[in-house]
Amino acid sequence: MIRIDNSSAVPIYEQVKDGLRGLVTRKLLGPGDQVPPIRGLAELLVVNPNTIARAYRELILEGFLESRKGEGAFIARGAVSRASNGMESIRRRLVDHILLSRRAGLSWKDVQSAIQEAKEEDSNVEK
Amino acid sequence: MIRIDNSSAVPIYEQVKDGLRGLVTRKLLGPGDQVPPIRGLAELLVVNPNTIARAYRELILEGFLESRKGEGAFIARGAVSRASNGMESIRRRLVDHILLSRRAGLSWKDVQSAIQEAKEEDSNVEK
Amino acid sequence: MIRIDNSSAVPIYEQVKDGLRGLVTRKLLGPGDQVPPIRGLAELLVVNPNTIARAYRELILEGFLESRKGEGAFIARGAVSRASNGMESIRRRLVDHILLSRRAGLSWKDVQSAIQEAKEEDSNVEK
Amino acid sequence: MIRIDNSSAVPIYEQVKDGLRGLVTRKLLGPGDQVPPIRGLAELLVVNPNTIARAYRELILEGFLESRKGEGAFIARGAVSRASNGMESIRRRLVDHILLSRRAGLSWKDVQSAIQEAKEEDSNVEK
DNA sequence: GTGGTCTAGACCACC
DNA sequence: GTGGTCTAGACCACA
Repeated sequence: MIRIDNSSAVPIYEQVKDGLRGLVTRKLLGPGDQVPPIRGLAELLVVNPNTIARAYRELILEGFLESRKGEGAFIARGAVSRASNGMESIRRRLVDHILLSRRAGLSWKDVQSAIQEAKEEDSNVEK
Repeated sequence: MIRIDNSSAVPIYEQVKDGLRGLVTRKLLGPGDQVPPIRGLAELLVVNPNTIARAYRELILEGFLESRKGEGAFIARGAVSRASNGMESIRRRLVDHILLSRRAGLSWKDVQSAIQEAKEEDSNVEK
Repeated sequence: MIRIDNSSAVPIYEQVKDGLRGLVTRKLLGPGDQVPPIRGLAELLVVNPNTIARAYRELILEGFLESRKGEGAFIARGAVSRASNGMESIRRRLVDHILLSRRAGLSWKDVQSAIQEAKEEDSNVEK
Repeated sequence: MIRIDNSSAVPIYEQVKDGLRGLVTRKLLGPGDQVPPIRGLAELLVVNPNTIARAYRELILEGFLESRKGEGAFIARGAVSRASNGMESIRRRLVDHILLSRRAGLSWKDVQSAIQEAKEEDSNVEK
């Protein structure tokens, strides 16, 4: 459900947070649904459990997740709106990345070609 | 000629490297041309000389620059093709970032709006 | 395991790089093995941590080491062949130095006596 | 008559000094003979005149060369014995280089093969 | 705890 | 003047 890019500059715990938010905005998960246990998800994504724990911790602080002792973690009631707030920060990160690439000499044509390439690769992975 | 974003997650020395590569791809600098002295560029960009020295050092290891002790640093012969290779990897990094954002739930419309926003901010900084 | 000559013209960070490569060619370290933490090795060799960090950084750029943030640095998969390539370039450097000495008028007899002297000093330092 | 290796770790001015000493030990030049003017030699070896000037200056301080105003520089009377003293420092430099290579993991077998290779290349260039 | 970045400032070598 | 190395010490990110 969530894919991790180890070689990305974006920290893994952020990718995990983004991934969970994505599942909610894409309606694959909703308020009240249980998210995988830390250890299970860590095993699934082949990352350190501490990394998952950090992602969950921050999502809980943010009010996106709720943890119930002894039961696990669940999507919180206000998660849908909070997820779209999260989307905004993801968008902003992309804007910054584009600006940096520009500063490094990338032309707008290159930027457009990058989007085209991403679209093609994206549809390839579609299920 | 080179702009630095101190608050970026991308290290300053990488921004300097990208900036120099950009000057070559934009034909503002070519093989044999001398690049600014370390201390001068450091003063210009208001960063520590060590940081510039590191950028130059890595560009030398990469074969993009050549340095002659006591004379200065110069764009190497093979720099043009290396620079375009570098551009390609910057483009590729952007593709990956877009895919990551998509997986996190960002819509293509959001991606387009991000580009639009970047374009606006980019022209603001232009002098 | 690694010996450093502070008074040598060869920079310390190069000696550290050579030393690590040597440990691999001598099979004392292999792919996947963890190398000492930067600060630990710095203390051991009585040099500044930055100097060790630079050696590690360049070995990473070279593909000889891999680092995982918060975990440590490890010998990379392709390290063995890269190490022997490195040995080859060290050997080549020695050939060039000998030729240089010859051009400067050193006789082959002098060259042999130099090796003899090196052998003696080498065994003196051995523990 | 003198060959320069730009990529060597040995500074160019030292190579020039060594080269001149070599010409004397090989009896191609003797006391009273004039050495080339700084500018001419610099042009011949394609190096900065300052570099040649430094080599000559140090050889004069050492008593190996003598300069006569308006005439040029000449091999000094005591040059032959001083040249062999110089040979000793060249030999010592070689010993140090071998020790460093050893420390970097080079085996004695590799050292011997390096000498063999140097011998072959040396005879190729012989006139 | 790990590695990574940056600053500040000193010292050396070469031209 | 140029680049190159090293130290000292601070701060951040990640596990």
